[in-house]
Amino acid sequence: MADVFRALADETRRALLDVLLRRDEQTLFELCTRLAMDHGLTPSRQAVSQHLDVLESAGLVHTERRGRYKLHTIDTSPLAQITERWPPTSRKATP
Amino acid sequence: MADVFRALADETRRALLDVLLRRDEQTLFELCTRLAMDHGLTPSRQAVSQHLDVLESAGLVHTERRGRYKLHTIDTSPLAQITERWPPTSRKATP
DNA sequence: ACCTTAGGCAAGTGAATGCTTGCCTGTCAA
DNA sequence: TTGACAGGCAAGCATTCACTTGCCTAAGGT
Repeated sequence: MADVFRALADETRRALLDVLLRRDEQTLFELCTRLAMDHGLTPSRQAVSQHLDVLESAGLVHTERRGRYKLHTIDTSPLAQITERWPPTSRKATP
Repeated sequence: MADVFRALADETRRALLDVLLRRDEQTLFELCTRLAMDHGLTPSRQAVSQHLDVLESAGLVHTERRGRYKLHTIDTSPLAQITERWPPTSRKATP
C-alpha cells in the first residue's frame, strides 16, 4: 500500500492518471504528447517511462503489449483503500 | 492539493494519522509514545514535530494551543478530493 | 535487406527530504 | 524564584528520487 502513496506523491504521475482517465490504452508517446498539451509538462520519454513503471508497481496502471506498442490502462481501485483507512471524520464543522 | 499527497507519502505521517484517528487532541509526546507502542516507530521528538508540521500544512491536522500543551486533531476531509479526482473506474472487473 | 519507430536498460547527477544535534522559549508547580 | 516539562528553531548529514545521457532490442513498413 505504501507504493500507492509513493506513486501519488509526484505531480507528473498524477497528471498521467488524469490523462489516462480521459482515454485508456495509450502508448508511451501518446502520453508524452498529452502531458505536454494538456498539462504543460515536458519530461523526456525516459522520465515518463520510469513514472509509468512506478504507477504500474502501485497497481494504478496496467499494461498490455500489442505488437510494438505497449498500451497503458488506469486502475483507480487502489485509491479506495485511502478513504477506507481514514474515513470521513464526523466532525462538528468543516464548512 | 499537492501538499496532501506529499504528506501521505511518508509512512510515519500515515501512522500519525492512524494514531490520531483513534483519539483526537493528543500532544506531541503522546503521539510519540503511541507511534512506538502501536506502530513500532521510534523517531525522535523533533522528527515527529516536523512530520506534524507537514500534516498541518496539508490541512490533514489542525492544532490548538492550550497552556503549554499543543493538541493535535485529525481532519480527513482533504482526502475526499482524491477519489473525486480519480473516481472509481467502471471497468469490466475489479471484483 | 534496410531504416524508422516504439520501447528498454543502466549508470550518473542534482535536488528534495527525513532525521539528527544543539540550543532556545515559554508554561506550570513547588 | 527556581527547576522541570512541552515545545520550537536552525544548521548539518545522509538517503531518496526524478531526470538525464548513451546505448541497445525488437517490431513494422518500404
